[in-house]
Amino acid sequence: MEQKIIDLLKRSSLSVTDSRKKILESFFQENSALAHADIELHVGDEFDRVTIYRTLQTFVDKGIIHTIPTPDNAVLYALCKDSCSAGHHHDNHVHFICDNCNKTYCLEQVVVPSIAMPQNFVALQIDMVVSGVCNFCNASS
Amino acid sequence: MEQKIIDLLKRSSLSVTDSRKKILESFFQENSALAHADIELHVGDEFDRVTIYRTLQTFVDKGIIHTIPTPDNAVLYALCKDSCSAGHHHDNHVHFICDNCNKTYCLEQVVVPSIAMPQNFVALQIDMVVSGVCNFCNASS
DNA sequence: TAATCTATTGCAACATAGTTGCAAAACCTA
DNA sequence: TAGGTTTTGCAACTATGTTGCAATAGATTA
Repeated sequence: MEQKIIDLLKRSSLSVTDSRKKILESFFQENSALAHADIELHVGDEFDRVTIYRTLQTFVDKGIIHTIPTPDNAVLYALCKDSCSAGHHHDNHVHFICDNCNKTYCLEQVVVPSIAMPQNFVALQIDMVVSGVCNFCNASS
Repeated sequence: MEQKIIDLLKRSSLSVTDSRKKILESFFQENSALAHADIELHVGDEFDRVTIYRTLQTFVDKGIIHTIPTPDNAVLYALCKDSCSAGHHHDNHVHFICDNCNKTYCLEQVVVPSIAMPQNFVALQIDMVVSGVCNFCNASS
């Protein structure tokens, strides 16, 4: 785990710091998308609020994580697949928010369908966010 | 216009007040989705910031407007079609954000496609936000 | 249309989220 | 391990949104 994280940072030409390691660790441990507040909770008060903001921004810039738009307008972050590179995200998958456990997942296997646009509208990016009940909550009820 | 707005308010069993009329007017004049800041700009300092927040919330509750999730997590509001009723929104259309003029439109004629969900995931609501270049910006370039 | 009741508004104060500049500390390179 | 560079923490600030309460405006009924 430790090594995997260090490799990822080096591959992104980022220096390896405690805060970056700890924050990345949060993403690998939780297998769902995280809000700024979740991360703050996870890393405790070991690091400054500002550091977390800046680290997340750096990760987005380097293509390590991507943001997810949600219907209630909270900012969520999730790990990118390997195919994402700096400044060029390819997160063309559907995002799922569970109304029950409130977790957000990347459904990597569900690709956003293309749609027919009205005359003269050009679609460059499509975000699709589905909410409902996740497999874990369905299974445990 | 004035009468149309008054009718809409009465139909929603809301009392007719200056702020509600002025805010609704903003939506009818601008034919795109509005952020809180846009509205504040439009109505000037005639009304308190708090009044605008509460009025927008009331309109959402009554099914007059709906919120739109955006990739950059700004809260946008747009008029609902007639079929929306209090507490029960039917905005199953695609939303479009123009990267050029930055306006957001409801594409009423483009319905959100249904998608196949992975085993045990249940989809209850789907939000689809497309960004690109709108018809107006395409025509004028 | 005036009296009364109820709903709405404005104010003040507060809460939360996010940003910026700058000095101190940590990291990387050789 | 010495040097330069990057990252961090602190403090202060801006923006955004919320709440309680008294004053005001709208609706209702006589």
